[in-house]
Amino acid sequence: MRILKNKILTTDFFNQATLLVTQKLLGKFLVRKIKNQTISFMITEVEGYDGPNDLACHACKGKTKRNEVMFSQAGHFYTYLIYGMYWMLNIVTGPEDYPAAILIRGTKEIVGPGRLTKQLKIDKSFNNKLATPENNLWFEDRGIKVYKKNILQTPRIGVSYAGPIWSIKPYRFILKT
DNA sequence: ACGATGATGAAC
DNA sequence: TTCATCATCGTA
Repeated sequence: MRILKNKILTTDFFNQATLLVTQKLLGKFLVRKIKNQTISFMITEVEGYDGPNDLACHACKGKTKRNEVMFSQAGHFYTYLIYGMYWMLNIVTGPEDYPAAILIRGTKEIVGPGRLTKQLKIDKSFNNKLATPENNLWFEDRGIKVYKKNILQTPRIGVSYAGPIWSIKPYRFILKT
């Protein structure tokens, strides 16, 4: 009998074309360790924010203190506060100096980006941290095969400010369950 | 349908 | 220094 080892996703995985990684994240697991409890969630909803030309991407107007982590090496977390209440969890993708990231919007267990971070106790302390077990928050491939026919592709949520072209780009991917 | 609630960045 | 804007959610 073959023993499948859960593979931790590192910089190599995230340092690929953002939209490719975005789709590949479906069916992967977000793992969170709090004290001695380790809990994991299967990712089912994500959105890609891809580079300086993407007007929905926070970094499209250049580097600022808030978004500077998007320009760093792939595999870092980008967290920020929205609506004065909710932390958004993103994972940086692509090569250094190319600002891109993926917003984790939902899992099989918890749907909604704000709910997810609330329940997993994710806040600004994760910003700029690498996705590793040492930082108590990371991603794993557990060998789940995702078929294209089970992926739903739609425009991103809440980005009407990005204009007629970029607000309707179908960069949101949902895994049908 | 709307209010909560505060960081951000751009205008002044 | 002020102000509109937000990658949302829970309560109606």
